[in-house]
Amino acid sequence: MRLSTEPAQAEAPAHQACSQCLRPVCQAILQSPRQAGPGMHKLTRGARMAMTEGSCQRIWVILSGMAAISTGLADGRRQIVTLELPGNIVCGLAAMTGSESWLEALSDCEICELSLQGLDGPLSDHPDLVSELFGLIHARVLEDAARMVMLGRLDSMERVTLFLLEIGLKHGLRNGNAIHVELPMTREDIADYLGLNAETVSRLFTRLKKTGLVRFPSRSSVNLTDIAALERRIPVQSPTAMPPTGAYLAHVR
Amino acid sequence: MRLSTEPAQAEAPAHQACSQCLRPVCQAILQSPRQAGPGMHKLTRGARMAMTEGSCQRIWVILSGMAAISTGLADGRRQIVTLELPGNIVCGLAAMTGSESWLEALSDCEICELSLQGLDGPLSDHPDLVSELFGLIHARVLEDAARMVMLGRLDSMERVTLFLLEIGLKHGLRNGNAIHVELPMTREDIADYLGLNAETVSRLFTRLKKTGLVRFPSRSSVNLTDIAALERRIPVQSPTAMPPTGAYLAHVR
DNA sequence: CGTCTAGTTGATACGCGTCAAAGGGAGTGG
DNA sequence: CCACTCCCTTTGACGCGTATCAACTAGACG
Repeated sequence: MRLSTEPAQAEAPAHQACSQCLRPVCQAILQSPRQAGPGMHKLTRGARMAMTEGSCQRIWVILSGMAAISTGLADGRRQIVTLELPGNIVCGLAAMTGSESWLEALSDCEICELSLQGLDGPLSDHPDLVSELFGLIHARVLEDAARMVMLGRLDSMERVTLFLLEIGLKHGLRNGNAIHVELPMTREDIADYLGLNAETVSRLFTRLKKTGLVRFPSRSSVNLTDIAALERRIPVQSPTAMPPTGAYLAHVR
Repeated sequence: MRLSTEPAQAEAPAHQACSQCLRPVCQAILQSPRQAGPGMHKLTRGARMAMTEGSCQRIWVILSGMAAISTGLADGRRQIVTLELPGNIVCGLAAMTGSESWLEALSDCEICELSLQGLDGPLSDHPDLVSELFGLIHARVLEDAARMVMLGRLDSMERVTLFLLEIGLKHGLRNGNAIHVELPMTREDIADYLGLNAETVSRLFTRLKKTGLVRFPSRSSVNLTDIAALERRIPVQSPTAMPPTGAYLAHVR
């Protein structure tokens, strides 16, 4: 196993760029007088941080790299519950399956940590912040539902196709009807996300390659040459590239 | 198909018991001056209500019966995303997979609907309510993670065992180390929840019966005779019977 | 040029889905 | 009260899809 369970590197002093972060969540937290300042985690690939708090007392902002919330069973089985791309904001969710849950770096990552503990007064005194958090978590529930449909009812080819579209639309560079995207994760990581195994993922990639809809310039990058054709191969809508931060309650206003 | 897509019965006038509901969420909403009063839905088995709003403008409280949030694919595949037992509070989540998502009655149900639209001022002016909603949705994300592990990494016997424990602990009558629980849903519903098919569920039930750990006094009720032994057969922790309403932000206070 | 890890490909096994048929309970009508 | 029907469930036979195990290939890096 290449995984290390070190409690991640000690927090470096407040990161300059992060202190001036413009994300609404960060703004709301950093305005607080007693905020200690954000801590920057630099995780190397395979490093994991425990997120075992029952409630949401800290949040993490993925700045670079690819991370995941993953659960490991005692016998070695692993399920990646969510993929966390740069820009995503994670609040201390997951855990509580009775198994180990981690925020795990699939590639080298920079992750900014903010604490809700230093806030002035109870969290309910910060309606803007709560609104932001609510929006984040609400979007997550919607994504979870789609992923449960994938895990429960799509076959392996559909899963892999959906995965490529998902990561391409959210993380790739669009060029007309084509997309180029980096895949900074192993086949095993992909498999653990899709509920498959690594060999199956590899086989499906080569099958897809033969259709001409997908090319692999290197083992960790993909070209989707015809998005529309790929979308026609899955029975669900591919996730639109929507911003991970949603000012949710604004809509209700 | 026994499913009907009728838009459910028209809302009856405000239900007396419901107007005096003691749930924190209901309290917070009903205190609002412009609240139209709750609407009571009586859904017969198979009836479905669309929940296709992008944001959370209404919430539903399951009063009796068994409901589910389900997604249907065009080719007939169905995935039950969550089971909703009496006491559960659903806010307009799910949907957005590009497929049809419903709140569906697995057995005859009474469901109380509350609107957030009649609130006085924006939702962010109601921090207590937002706290309650946040707690509900936060608990849901945790459950989602466990269910994704189940769908992605547990085999069929483990899924069925986990299901019986889950529904038994949450919904059944405990009697020492045994539990009796009603299963007001078909094998197909169970299968669609577990990502299996109905025949497989049936076969696994008979296999479990032969172990003596489970008895089926009728087709819709189960006795779990040895909870601890059942728990030893699954690689994850069985969900504790935790209250579905969580005053989440209180912890952070 | 050798080593190491990730990825690919192949042979095989088996779990679960599919299709088909029979069994059982609850409701209905005579 | 019994016969009939309908739907759900159970059971069986069979096939497919994915996992497993093993061997080989390809890059990456010293």
